[in-house]
Amino acid sequence: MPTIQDVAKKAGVSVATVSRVLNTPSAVTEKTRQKVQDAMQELDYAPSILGRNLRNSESRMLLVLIPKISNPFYLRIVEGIEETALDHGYNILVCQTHSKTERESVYFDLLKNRLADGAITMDPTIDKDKLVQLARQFPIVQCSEYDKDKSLSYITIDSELAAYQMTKFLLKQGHKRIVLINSDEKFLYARERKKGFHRALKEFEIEFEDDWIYKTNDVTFEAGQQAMRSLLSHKAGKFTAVFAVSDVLAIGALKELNTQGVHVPDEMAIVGFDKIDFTNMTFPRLTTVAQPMYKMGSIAVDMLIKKIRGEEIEDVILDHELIIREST
Amino acid sequence: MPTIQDVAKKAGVSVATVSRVLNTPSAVTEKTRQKVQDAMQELDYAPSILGRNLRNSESRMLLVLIPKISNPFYLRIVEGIEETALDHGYNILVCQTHSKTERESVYFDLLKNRLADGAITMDPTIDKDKLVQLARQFPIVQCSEYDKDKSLSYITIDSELAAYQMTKFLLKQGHKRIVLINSDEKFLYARERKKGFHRALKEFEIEFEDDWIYKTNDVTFEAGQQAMRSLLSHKAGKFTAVFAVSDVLAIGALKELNTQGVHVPDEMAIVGFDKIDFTNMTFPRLTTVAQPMYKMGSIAVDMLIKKIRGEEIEDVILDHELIIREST
DNA sequence: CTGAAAGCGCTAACAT
DNA sequence: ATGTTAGCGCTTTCAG
Repeated sequence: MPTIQDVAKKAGVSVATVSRVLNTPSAVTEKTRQKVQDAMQELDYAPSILGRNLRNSESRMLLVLIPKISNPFYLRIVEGIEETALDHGYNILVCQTHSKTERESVYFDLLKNRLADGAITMDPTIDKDKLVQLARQFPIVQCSEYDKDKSLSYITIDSELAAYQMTKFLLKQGHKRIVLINSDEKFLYARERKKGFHRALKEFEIEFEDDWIYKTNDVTFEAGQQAMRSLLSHKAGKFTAVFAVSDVLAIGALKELNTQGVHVPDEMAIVGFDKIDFTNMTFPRLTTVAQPMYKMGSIAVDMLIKKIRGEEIEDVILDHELIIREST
Repeated sequence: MPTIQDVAKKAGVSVATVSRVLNTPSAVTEKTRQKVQDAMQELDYAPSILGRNLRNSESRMLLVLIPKISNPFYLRIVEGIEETALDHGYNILVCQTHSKTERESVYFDLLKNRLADGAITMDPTIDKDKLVQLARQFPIVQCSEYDKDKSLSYITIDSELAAYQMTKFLLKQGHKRIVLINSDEKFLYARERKKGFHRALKEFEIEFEDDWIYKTNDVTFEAGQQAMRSLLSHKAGKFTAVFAVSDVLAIGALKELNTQGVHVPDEMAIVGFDKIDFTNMTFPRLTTVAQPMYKMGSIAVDMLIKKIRGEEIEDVILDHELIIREST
């Protein structure tokens, strides 16, 4: 592989000049530029990012931490991140934490190792203090899931409000017994959505018991299916609507309803959250809360890059939208 | 951020010694090792991968080229790649080519730029000659999709055989009119699966016409749905089974059957290919061909790393499996 | 077992 | 406008 030295020699100029045609072409005569470019062409030269990175002490790499890539919700965000990062000349390192602190720590180390210039995290399972401390040293933006700490930046939606509105929608449809299929409450969004759910019930003066909430361990189709199976066997006939805090769970639950021959929406209404692509492919199509996932990823990158450049940034709360379809 | 110099100074040793405790601890006295490690601890030192990479002229990064990450098939392969790469101390750069040659070229340049030590490609849209030439310079492994060229390595399954077996299964079930929903034939797998499909029909002496094949432009749910919509409006009643060359297409098609009230499998049988997780969540569950996606990704990494080390490798063809479920 | 020093490929003062 | 040179942080001979 040819180096900048080889090019310089072949073009009969100094390495500095070669570097200039690469980085500030305007600072070089048309003629010498041509010479250098010809030499590059001939040698099939491509600058070593390794050398450049070391010299500039930057990696032009962004760390993206997600719980699991198989969750389509994160996938769409990652697409937004990738596209925008690319536009800014950054590549991304997508890492799955599996919601484990150890894993997360390992990945955050990539910042210390200068392998990434900043990080977007969607899964702050890590203890808050550690995260705050890390954020003091490195540019970090929290996306979707976040810790409320003034020293931490985030972009998200108002989960509480969205859940409140969706629950209210169900209540207005006449449902009086609504079950919430929630994920682990270590997630802020789980706590927020539960809060919104409660607020709506309270407003409609529906009395409420703890066993109306089913907690899942994983956010997977199977977990949703299992949840519904359990609910149908223990509380059949005692509820007419289900609010799953994630589409993935809702789709699993819907599958179980289909399997057991429970008609949706006549016998049971079901709603999800996120509006992943797949909610359009279920039968019937799923009512859900649309999150602007792509945009969220895209803005997260904008924020992060500003931070890397040392600019000040403000937190962002994006709008959501209720998508009413045939499952209600 | 502290450098190796800082550690050396604090520990009262040379940078070489610090480097040794990092890389060949056995070459250092227990006592000095302890001194150095204490210094590292105190400074919260982490070696700069940038410096190391430049010196070792390696990036410990693997390039992974896929058409679209939103296709769950690739997703699962990527999971296999990630896990295995990590085990070997490599990180991965997942890049979406969107099946465009320009994009692909841009990403392959990352090899020239030393940003990646090798590549796993699942979408050789690039012209073959270019790929062959590239593979002479850099370690490259083709995964799933490939070009048949002795100078190129690949890991895949026998698509032709799988399609043949699946078609035969449908024929044995008594179906005489089977439609193939195929993707763009620029993909080898599309051509291979069509070949297998044909072979089975021939064997059963079923006469065949070109309009039994529906070609989609995208491999998306929507494309599958659109395909079935078109088929039902043009050829309703003229076919009793559908073979989609990808689960994603099959799921879209199944959705349309559900929507139009066509009962599956009584009125129409439908099968897919890949066995993505979601085929378990459709109603009814989809009959499909299981590909060992995770394993494929995992082995692809093993092959690639061997190549990077300069070892010889052989091509691999993994086993597939027919998964018979309720959609047939 | 440890240290001195060269050098990986590049960029950016600084000098001309 | 171009060249010279130092140095980014690390690993690895080569001496001692």
